[in-house]
Amino acid sequence: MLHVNCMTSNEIREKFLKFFESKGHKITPSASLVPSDPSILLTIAGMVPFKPIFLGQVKSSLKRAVSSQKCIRTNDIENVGKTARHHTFFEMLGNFSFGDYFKEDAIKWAWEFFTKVIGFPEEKLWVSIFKDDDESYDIWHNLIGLPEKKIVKLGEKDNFWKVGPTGPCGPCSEIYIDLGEKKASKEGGGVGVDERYLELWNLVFMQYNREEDGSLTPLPKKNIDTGLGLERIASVLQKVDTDFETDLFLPIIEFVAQNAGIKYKEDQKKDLALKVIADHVRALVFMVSDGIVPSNEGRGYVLRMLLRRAFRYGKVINYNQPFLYEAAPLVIGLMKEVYPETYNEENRICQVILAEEKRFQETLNIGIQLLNNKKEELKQKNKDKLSGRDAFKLYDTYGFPLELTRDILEEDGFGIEEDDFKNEMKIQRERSRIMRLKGTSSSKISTKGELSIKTRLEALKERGETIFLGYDSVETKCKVIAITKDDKLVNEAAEGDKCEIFLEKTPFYAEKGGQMGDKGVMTSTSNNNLLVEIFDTQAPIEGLIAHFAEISKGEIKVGQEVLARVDSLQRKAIARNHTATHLLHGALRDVLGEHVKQSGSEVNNHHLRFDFNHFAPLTVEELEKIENLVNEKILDELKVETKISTFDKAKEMGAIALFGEKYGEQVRMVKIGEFSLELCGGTHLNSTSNIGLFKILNEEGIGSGIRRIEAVTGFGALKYIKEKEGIIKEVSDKLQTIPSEIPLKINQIIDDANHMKKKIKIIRNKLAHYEVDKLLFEKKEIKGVNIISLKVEAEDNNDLRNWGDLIKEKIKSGIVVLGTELDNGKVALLAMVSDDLADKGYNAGNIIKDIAPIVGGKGGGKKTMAQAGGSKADKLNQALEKVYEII
RNA sequence: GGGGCUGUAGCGCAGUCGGGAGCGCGCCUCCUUGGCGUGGAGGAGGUCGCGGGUUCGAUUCCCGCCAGCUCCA
Repeated sequence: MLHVNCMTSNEIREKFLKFFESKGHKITPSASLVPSDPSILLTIAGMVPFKPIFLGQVKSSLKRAVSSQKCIRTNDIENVGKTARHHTFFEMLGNFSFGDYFKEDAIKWAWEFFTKVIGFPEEKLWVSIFKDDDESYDIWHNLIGLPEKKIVKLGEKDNFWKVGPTGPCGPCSEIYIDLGEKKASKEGGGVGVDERYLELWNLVFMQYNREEDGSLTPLPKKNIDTGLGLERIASVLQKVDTDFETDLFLPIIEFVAQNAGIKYKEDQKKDLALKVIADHVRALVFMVSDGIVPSNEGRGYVLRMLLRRAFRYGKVINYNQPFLYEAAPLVIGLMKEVYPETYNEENRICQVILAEEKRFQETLNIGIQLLNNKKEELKQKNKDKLSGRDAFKLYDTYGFPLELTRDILEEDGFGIEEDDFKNEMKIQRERSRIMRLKGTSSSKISTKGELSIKTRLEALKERGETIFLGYDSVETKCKVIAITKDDKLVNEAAEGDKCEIFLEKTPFYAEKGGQMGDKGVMTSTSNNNLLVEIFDTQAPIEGLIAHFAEISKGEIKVGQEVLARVDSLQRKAIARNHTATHLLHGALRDVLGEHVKQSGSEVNNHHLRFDFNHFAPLTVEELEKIENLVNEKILDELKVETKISTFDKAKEMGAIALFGEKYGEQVRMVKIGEFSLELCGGTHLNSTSNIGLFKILNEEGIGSGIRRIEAVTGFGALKYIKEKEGIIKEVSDKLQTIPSEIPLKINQIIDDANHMKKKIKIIRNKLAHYEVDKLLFEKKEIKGVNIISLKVEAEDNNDLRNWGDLIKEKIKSGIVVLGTELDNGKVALLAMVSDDLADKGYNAGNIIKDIAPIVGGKGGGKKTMAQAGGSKADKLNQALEKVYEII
């Protein structure tokens, strides 16, 4: 028995965060399950949101952080419910140091938290360290005073942490709790082997960088990353055998059991189902609340798989109807204090889950039908096993689970060729794996030229970043600090030269965040002898602004003062599109839901393009709603304000953040009334009213789950409308009507045309009846077979066939060959043979093949009917004569 | 990212070897009936997902795209 108080999981989480806050850590709320790092599917560990800081990809003033992070892992999904501690969704408590404190404090505080705050008896705690990490041993042994036998040395596999073959890595140290002899496995063994010692907390000491050649070099800034699984420690503190009996899971299990009319712990099979369902429902709720929706790929696929797995386990406890959506509110109730994002979206979460449950039922129904057909086949063919291929096709193409296939077949005593199935599965996996390897092999290598100029620019940046003044002004006097031409630093550039100019400060906006770079001019402040056209502005290195220039007049020198003037008309046009982009983003979230997130955008003076994630094409109604809402906000004359703040504060205020979380950094927010708040570095209008008009041009899919909207504003919208007006005018002029009457007139014309077509058809038919009688006089009889081979006036193949039908009907038994000249100068031929003659061996296809070459064509068909085309109209009669010869 | 399947009338679906676009339900008109339903007769409704290619000729074969379902990663 452990001498500790029974603590709720909420208390444990709270104590952990508060403890490390008291040690100077900043409590950072759990990041989304959708990581900002596009290379990973889901947040799988507590350190994932901090990865950019650990890897030095973003600068951050944050030194210490503590979090309780939502995580999803599915690699051991088969074990979930079968073991005490495997989960798909779990919470990871962790404290982090970014180049601040290291091993000593990390170990000291972990020990203090366990022994003082949690109250674990010291004698129950064991630790493991990496075998070569003497430092850690020293701290555990001498500073903490842990006896030698309780410090277990483990190898690289267990206690050396790394992200990949190269990059940051380091040893770790784990803390275990001795659960007592009762829990000891038969095989025995010590820490790291025997279940008796439960691994609770992993302390990672990130201190090396693994180089390409495999060697380890010490990191200049050493980091700490720790992970303590909440479910585990809760199970220990609540003195229960498995995580599923903690207050995190048990209420869910009991709820589901009660609804199913069963009791937990009465039937092992049913308990497994209850555990799996409880686990998966937690994952479903959190994934959906973070904006993931079921789909056939990526994280949406993971979500779908979890839901379908849970649904299938529902069958074990007699659920055949959707039920998971009913358990979701309970999960939300348990978690809403800590993760308000679940509570805020309760309705949507339940809807998404229910919809997917229904969809899966559909899939199952189709599969059952197909399988029943297969069963009939087996019976007829006297077989007792379904082929692996068929079972696989059912699974692969129709998503029908193998276990269900097995169950349904068993009802009638059939089996499956399991080995074949496994083989098909293996092939499928191989194929994916190979394609994956192919896809990642190509990577761009920068040329040496680029590198050298880049290093020089680095050096330039050391002297100071370019100060950007463009938020407030479009014109400034400033000093030229560098010029590059043909990738070389130069001191001056003369008339006709193309070069890049660097200034101390500039009003020119460099392309960033999808907004295009400014255009404009530079002139001399002292005389009229200089004119430089700036046709683009870019930031080759973060913080350094390059003006892409062409010298129209005079020469420009390093050190010279110039007047830099942005093309303000263009700037304004860009701003209209950029501010409109923010309104569009807001409107999309309003109309489609909070799951909509920007996944790219392009803003220039002509139009705006906005990419976002959404599961389905937008309906006409949705697009209209969105367009209307944006225009409503324009007419509301909303004030556009910018604010500089910290990332945390911005997040608190509900700002939409996009890429790379930069904790503690200064960020710029763009606020549009109460409608939109986004982190953004772009240039904007002062009031939405300046946008004028917002018009959506186009909506399309550009990838899995990603949609694109293109739109125009201001003069762009005007231009668009004028174009449309022009088209309308042209049409109405042609139709000799006014624009509002166009639809009516068009309908009339179409109706008339259809009517006439039908009339013509009828008239032609009537006419044909009379004509046919005349044609029958041309009938010849050869070898007792009625033959008619004639040229007729027919419009197309269809018409020709009608002629043929009529003649054939009249002569009952015989051969009919018809030819006609088409409008385009080509000829069409038709041959028909009555059924009785076809049975005797006459073949329309052969006849047509014989005569078609005469008119320079080819053809073919069936025994009773064949068609051909040709180009030599003058030979048509000759071809028709030939028919009489070949019979 | 890769594979399999699907896209044909309002809905559910057939369509063989490349050569007349069909079935069921629904809809409209008439008859049957006191009325509804039922039964009978007749009728309307189609860019065969879109765009290329091959072919004398493509719903059918090939390529690309779009949309949906599904499996693998």
